[in-house]
Amino acid sequence: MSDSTLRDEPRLSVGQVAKRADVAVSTLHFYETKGLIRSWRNTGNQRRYKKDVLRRIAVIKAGQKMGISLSEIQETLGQLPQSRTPTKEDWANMSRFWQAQLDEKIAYMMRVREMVDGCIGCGCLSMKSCPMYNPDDIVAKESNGAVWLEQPEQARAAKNCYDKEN
Amino acid sequence: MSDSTLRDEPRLSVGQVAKRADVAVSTLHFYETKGLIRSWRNTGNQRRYKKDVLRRIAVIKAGQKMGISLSEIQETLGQLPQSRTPTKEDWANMSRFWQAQLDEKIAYMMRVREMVDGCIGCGCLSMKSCPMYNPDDIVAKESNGAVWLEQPEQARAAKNCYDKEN
DNA sequence: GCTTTACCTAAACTTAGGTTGAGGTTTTAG
DNA sequence: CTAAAACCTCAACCTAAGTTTAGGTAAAGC
Repeated sequence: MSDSTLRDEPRLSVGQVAKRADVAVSTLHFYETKGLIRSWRNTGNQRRYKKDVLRRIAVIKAGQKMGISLSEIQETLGQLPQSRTPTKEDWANMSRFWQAQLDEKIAYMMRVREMVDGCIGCGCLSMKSCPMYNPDDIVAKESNGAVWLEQPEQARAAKNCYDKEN
Repeated sequence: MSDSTLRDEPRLSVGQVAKRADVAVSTLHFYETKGLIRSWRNTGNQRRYKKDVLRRIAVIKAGQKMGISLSEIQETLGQLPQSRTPTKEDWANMSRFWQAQLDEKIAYMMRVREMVDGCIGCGCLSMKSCPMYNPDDIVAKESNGAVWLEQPEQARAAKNCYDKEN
């Protein structure tokens, strides 16, 4: 069955795929080297694709829109048994997984936004005591880690910018 | 006054700046080639920085946290008269400018999220008719531009994924 | 005064996500 | 049958934001 499927299906050339998926031919070659898509060769050594490559490319593009790197996309796609065409179920799983990352990114940006917002009010970037301006002096001294914005409460703290010296 | 200021101010070496700003020395060299910061040389050709370089680096880092590219940061910093130290006012202006971009990015990601959300429900990525799955067939045929998600209503449209064929 | 540390420049290297070009083969249209 | 269009591989190139390395100079500590 799987063999006859392979034989019977109409195959697409690289140019046709490129056109229908709206990517460059070179991109398809590139994706293939990265193991994101797969092709078979005809007798003249030209690539032939199963139609489901379009689905995979769509998944890749969707992932990229979400800011997911190709290697992460590859991992996710790679979890499908044997480079199978993603089904409705697969897609639902992938999108749920990616959505979590998307949520994180959005949350992160909102924390940044909040922080900037707080700092516009007090103009504290020019002050020694601002946590945004001078993370070293403040963050280090209060020994709460090197990286700002990793935790929501730090963004909230930034709202209380104060202006001790300078 | 400005001249005496230059003479009298204590100057920082590249190592001191690197340590206080928590960046690598090579990064400071790099920023200098990009025109983001500025240095003077001592008699032995070593870099000496005015203390306000720390402010500029803080601004650069803040911008980067917001996902602003160095060249955009450079443009914004470059609008300050003569590489001046950013003041409270300058910072407020910059952050307002960047905040707008941040808002756009957040809005964009929320649109992506909404779209993915809608598409989880219907599993339409596997269908020919899904606008997310097959932007060419849909977007092109309805001639509403090449780029998805640029407009909010497109994300809303994605919620109505339908499943005509396949 | 000597040794170690810090600093200098210039160029090459890194990762991600591709694009471009050269030189050669296959397929398709007339 | 022939010419054009499409395809092939491999290698080099591109941007961003730096880092690393090599070979050499300056400054600081004892």
